[in-house]
Amino acid sequence: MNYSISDVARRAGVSTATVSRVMNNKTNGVSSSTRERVLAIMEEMNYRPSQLARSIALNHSNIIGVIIPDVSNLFYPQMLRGIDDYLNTRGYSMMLFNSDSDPEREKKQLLSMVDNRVDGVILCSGVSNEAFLKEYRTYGMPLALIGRTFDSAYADCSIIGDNEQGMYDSASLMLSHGHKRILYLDGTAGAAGPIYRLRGYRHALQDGGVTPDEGLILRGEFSIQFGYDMVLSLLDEGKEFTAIVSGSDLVAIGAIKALRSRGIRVPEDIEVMGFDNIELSEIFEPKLSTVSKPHYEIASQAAKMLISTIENEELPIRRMTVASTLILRDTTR
Amino acid sequence: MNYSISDVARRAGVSTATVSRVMNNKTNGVSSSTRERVLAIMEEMNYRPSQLARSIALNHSNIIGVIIPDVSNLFYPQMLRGIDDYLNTRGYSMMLFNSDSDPEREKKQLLSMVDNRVDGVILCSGVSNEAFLKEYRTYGMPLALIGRTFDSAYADCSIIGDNEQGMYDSASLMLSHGHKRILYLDGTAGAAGPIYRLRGYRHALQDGGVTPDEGLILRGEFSIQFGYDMVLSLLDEGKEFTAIVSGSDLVAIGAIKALRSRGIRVPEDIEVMGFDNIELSEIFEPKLSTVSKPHYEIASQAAKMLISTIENEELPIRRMTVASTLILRDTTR
DNA sequence: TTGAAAGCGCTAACAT
DNA sequence: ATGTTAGCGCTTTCAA
Repeated sequence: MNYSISDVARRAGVSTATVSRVMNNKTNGVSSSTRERVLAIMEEMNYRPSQLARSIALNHSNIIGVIIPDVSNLFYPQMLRGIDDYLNTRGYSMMLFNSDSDPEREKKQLLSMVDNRVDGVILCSGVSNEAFLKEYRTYGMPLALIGRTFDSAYADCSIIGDNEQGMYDSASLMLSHGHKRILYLDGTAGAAGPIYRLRGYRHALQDGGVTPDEGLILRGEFSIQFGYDMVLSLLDEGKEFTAIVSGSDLVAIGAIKALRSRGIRVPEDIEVMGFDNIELSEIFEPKLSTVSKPHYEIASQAAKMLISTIENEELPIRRMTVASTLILRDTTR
Repeated sequence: MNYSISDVARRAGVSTATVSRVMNNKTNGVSSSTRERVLAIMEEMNYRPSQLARSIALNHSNIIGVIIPDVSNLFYPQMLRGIDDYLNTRGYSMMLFNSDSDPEREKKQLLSMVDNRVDGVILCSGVSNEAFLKEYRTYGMPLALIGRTFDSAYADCSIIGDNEQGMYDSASLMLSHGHKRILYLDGTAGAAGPIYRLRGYRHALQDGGVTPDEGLILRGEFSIQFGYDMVLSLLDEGKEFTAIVSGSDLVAIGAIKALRSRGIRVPEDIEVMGFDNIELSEIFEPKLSTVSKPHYEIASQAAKMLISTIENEELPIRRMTVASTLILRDTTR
């Protein structure tokens, strides 16, 4: 169904070398008359050169593999967009994998990337897998990491939003508003984000001279339900707190729903800060105050660094952590 | 950096044919002793066979190309997940492209799919491009369409959520609640969805014996802002309506925000129905009543039909339209 | 300016 | 059971 270069060559009465030269716009080595002719024939035959064959001959595919936990979740789509947009400017395409944060799947997908001879991979996932990443280096596959610093030693470049500083700022804001009993609510305890954020929380409290109440530090899942349930049970226990800093907008929204169900006003009675600045945070009412990490930019920056290392360009910085910024809306005073 | 089959063969003291047989688990033709040995060597060398080379030799790549308007938008992520999950069960991977609903980009991407010799493509986008799709057939690329019936003649299979029936049901519900003046609010007029939905709206009104007021039929964009602006200006004009059926949850949410800003209660004063059942519709307060199209299932079904045609399996149905269902929550009585 | 031919990493038909 | 070899669709060196 698909013509090959030799079909074109035969029909044009030239060699495949000449056809190759023509389709790759080699300036010299082809008279303009034969170039015209070959071009016309390619057009007429609807000839499309096989990238597979080119990839194998040139030893690069112009394809980048991307592994994320789950496309249908939160801000990954924005990141994908950031990656794809940059890739387009450089003539690369994207192969996409969902790992579901499963280390075994992630491992298989990483290997599948070398099987497919992609030019590099962007790994964006909260699961560690340090041992395997180390081993992965032996395949010589260019690797960029997003959102994970723990194993960045085994990658060519990495970038991460500053969770620690973001949460530090969030908690500091609450302290500056006079709060002493600040509830900390975050997702999965083992994940990278929560680890750094909790660190920021503790730091802020310490710098503010307040001793953290360990009973006010809760981690569970990144879901509305979790925030809702936790706040309700805390309320039932009679646990006191006057502010909430959350490591997730979803959790914060769950918390607000719980508070309201008990007639507690936000922000008058309790102030709430989310984290991530997901789209929903601006649509929800009251509009959620939150901490923003520039997902799109982070991801496209990762793509940029990766392509730079692939194409052996100057790459002065290969580890970046980009600052989070506070977005104050209606759930804080 | 990557070993080839001949490296392995040499090191194992066998021919490449034998190595090939081993790695493809050909049961016959290899003694278990040499199989063991070759396997051990492959392991030891960390050998990964090139899928590129396999693809070119076997004339199929096990890769499916997917074109959507924009990953970072609405329900496309869910669809991608539906596609990817099915693809995984069949051993295929996915190449992803964002078309931004630009016919020119879509065209280039479609061609790029043949350049990359993917085994098939799933096109999911509201832009027509009928002329080109027809031409595209000449490349013999298996094609599945999602959400577009207009050009389904030029595809191997297609699937679409029933917009017309969904909106018919939505408007009918309002009529059954006694409403006569029902505002119709939808996105881009030219897109496939709005065309069918408007048809459903008109049908419902006709069947209900009410003559539509053309001034109550508004189309613009799929955004919160649009819904907000339209309702506000209608209110300012003093235009009367007692219910809103929208072709988009986002637009419906914008409408509700506008109503509330004027002290109009939902659903007591005005009832509102959205469309699409995006995640947000359940989180927003009041929870949005809406029409649900099963995006995930539609997409995975599309993948299934495509793979079936690729693998020459029995495929009794190649055109499906799946029913939309009403989800009644808090913005309707 | 053009072509012949080897090479890229695999598979498969045909021999042995 | 195993090897030889042609072939898949390109690129590129070398020669003409």
